[in-house]
Amino acid sequence: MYERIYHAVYRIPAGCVATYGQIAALAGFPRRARQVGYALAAGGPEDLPWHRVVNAKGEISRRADPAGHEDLQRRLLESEGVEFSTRGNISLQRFRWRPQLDED
DNA sequence: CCCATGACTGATT
DNA sequence: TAATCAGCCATGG
Repeated sequence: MYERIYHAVYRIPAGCVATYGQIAALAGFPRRARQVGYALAAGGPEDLPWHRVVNAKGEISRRADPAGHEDLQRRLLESEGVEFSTRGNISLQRFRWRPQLDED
């Protein structure tokens, strides 16, 4: 079940980000953005690039865990070349991943 | 099976 | 532009 979602996340190239809804659609679930978040929260593979998944506003979503993972995700993205604006969000218009037809 | 919750989204106000 | 509201549905009690 989550496998499908994880697979979609793996397809996100470094230096780009995708929204939950985008992942959901990519995985074949048009309206299940929440389930995507749920799947990530469930904890997938250790090498899962979950940090490339952000909400529709290009911000890092808050999780139940109050830990500083929010900052971690940001740093991971920055190390991949993703820039954050002063307000702390990503310019989806520039960094959102546009699935190419030759992806698979 | 019914009820509440949640890494969300899009339309309204 | 920011805050609210209503859908969405898998998961767990």
